[in-house]
Amino acid sequence: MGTAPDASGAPTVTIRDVAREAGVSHQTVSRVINGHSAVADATRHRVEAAIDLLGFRPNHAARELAGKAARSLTVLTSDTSLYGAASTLRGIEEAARAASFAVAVSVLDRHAHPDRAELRARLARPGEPVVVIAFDAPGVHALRLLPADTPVVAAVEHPSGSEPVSSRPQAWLDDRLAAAHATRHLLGLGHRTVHYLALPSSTADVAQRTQGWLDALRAAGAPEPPVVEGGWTPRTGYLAARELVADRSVTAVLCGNDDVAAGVMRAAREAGRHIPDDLSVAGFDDVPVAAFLAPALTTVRLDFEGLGRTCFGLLHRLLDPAAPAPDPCDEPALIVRESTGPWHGAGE
Amino acid sequence: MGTAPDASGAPTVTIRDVAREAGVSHQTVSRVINGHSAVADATRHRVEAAIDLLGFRPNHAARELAGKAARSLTVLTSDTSLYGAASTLRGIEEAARAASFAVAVSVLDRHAHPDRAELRARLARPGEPVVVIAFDAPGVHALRLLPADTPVVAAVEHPSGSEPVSSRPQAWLDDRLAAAHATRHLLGLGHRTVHYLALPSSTADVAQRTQGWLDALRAAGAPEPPVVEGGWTPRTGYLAARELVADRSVTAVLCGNDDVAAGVMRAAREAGRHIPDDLSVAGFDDVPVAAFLAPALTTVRLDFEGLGRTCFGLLHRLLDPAAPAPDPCDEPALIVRESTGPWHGAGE
DNA sequence: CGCGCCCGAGTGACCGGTCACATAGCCGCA
DNA sequence: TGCGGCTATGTGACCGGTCACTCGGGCGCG
Repeated sequence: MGTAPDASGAPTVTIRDVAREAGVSHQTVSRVINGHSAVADATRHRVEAAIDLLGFRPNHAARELAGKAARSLTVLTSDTSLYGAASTLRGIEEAARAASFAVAVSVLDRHAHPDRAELRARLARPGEPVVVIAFDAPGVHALRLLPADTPVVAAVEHPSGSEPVSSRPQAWLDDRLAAAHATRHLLGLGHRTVHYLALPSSTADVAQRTQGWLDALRAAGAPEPPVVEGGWTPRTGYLAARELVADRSVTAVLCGNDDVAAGVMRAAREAGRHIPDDLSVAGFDDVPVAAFLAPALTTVRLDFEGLGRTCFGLLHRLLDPAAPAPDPCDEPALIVRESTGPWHGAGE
Repeated sequence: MGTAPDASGAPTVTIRDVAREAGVSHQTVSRVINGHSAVADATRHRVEAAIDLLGFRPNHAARELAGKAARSLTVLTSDTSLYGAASTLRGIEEAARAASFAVAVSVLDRHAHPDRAELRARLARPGEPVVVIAFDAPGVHALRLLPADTPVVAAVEHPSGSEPVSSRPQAWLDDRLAAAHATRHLLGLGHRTVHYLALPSSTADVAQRTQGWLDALRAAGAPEPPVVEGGWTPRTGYLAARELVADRSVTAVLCGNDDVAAGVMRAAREAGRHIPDDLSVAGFDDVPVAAFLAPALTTVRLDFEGLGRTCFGLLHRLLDPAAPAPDPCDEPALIVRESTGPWHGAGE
């Protein structure tokens, strides 16, 4: 009968089995499953019935081998446990699944940068489409090393002017605007200036958040304190902030993300400073716990899932120009909570 | 020359090109790339040189089509932004990459349970190996619906006695012990009893954390308050706890995870209760921000990455009995911080 | 010295799709 | 009525590996 049970017990049914069942040629079956138009309705229905009856499922490997593009992509990211990366991944997966693409994940080491060979090995086949979540240095580095023949889209902190990164499609959130929002909010509360505790920069360029912060400072004619470099985690925020919060002239701190802000708030408490009366703290991302911290964190909500969906959309269009244009992401939104408050001057 | 550049510009080099270059047959090349023993050293070296020279990379699709098992697996999980699931995924990916398996991710909707057909569609090919992160109902549901012929390993909250879930290999952390640890700690501080704010249960059975909590309560002869059902997020913890913390006889609350605990702590503050003097709160997981909350959260650290590695190891052995046994996970470890404190009775 | 065996290597079919091309039937139109 | 062209379908090769065989030659052994 041609459909002998294989080792796992499941009978493997091929298009030729379906063809025999429907009384047509295997090619006609191929046309039906690919939605080709030149098939008579009656024939199409017969084939579809046979497919249902036999429980036929096309074999991806065979299809790919025969030259059809595989509907799959690989996401290269450096740390899936960080909120931004995890949410972006979710967005990619969601959009990809809707377009019936399979999503593979490959996690980059935060410290050991892979070389070209390793990167190629992670990609399974040459030409495998890739989305790089390049918020940090390992991601940007990987983006740089990706072979020229791979279709690549990057989620970046900001569009880079430096080659060859800029030659590939990119998506980003308006971090500059987000930072400016938050900074203006703090200045509007009466703070003389705002200190900025930055995330590790992904490139040599000035980060967009830093830029937005400077934009707002300059627009207000406020002093520009030096940027403090931190990390991604609460711990690094805590460590970096201990010095900062000991300085009573620092009255408002903008943090690279909400996790860092949590660390900063702790350092502030330990230094005997009271938030927000005595010190204002704001973050970025609006992680789920932000609203429940003590005090609840003022932050800028960033649409990472939308960013992920956009990345997939861009990649899809790269592979198939007929694919629909991706929906735009939400604009960054300042969420004012309890961790920022008015400043009435040192004398108060 | 047989290696005409394809559309993307990359010349496709096959096993036969390598064979020609090395002056051997294509089968010998196949033997070399599969590490087959019956190849003379001189021949092997010649072939390897040809592979390097030509930059040959085996074609996965062809290999799979020809009957070789694909080194890939799919992770089915319901929410990659939750710490436990994200960390488990990381562990799986890490171990899988070390064994050169590709990892695909498919995210289950928290509310809409997929049917068999949808699940099959997510799996690309019949027989695709799967790891299900089944900490919650959608995961357990998916586990139940997976076709019998797919190799499946599940990361579960606890081993289930109910068929057919139990017939598949499973890995779990010792949640019962973890809960007992935390409960004993609280009872040891002088609390008359401990209230438990549970996660949504994944099955009809009594959850292991609930069980461990009851174990400790019973061993101490403490009263057994009813379990309060909550969710996974800070918000659900906050909402569920508002009633609980209004009751002054509640002096210690164990929360299903750290996120929930953060919500509970907020509800407690709003109710005018002071942690830990007035109310003790503990969680599970030890998320990165736990140590930086106000107050720093007492919690039980769980080795989710180890769990993920174990899951992969189990799956690997399922596919290839010669694969090495996975390393054991770390035991749950109680991390005492500031959110739990002694209770001296209502009179104090 | 002759036989059989094993090692190293080669040959051709096959996996399950797709593609390019061939072909039969039907229509309209000159 | 004959012919071109279109539509619906069939035929066979091919993608790049692997598998089951075949085959030749060197060696040990009786």
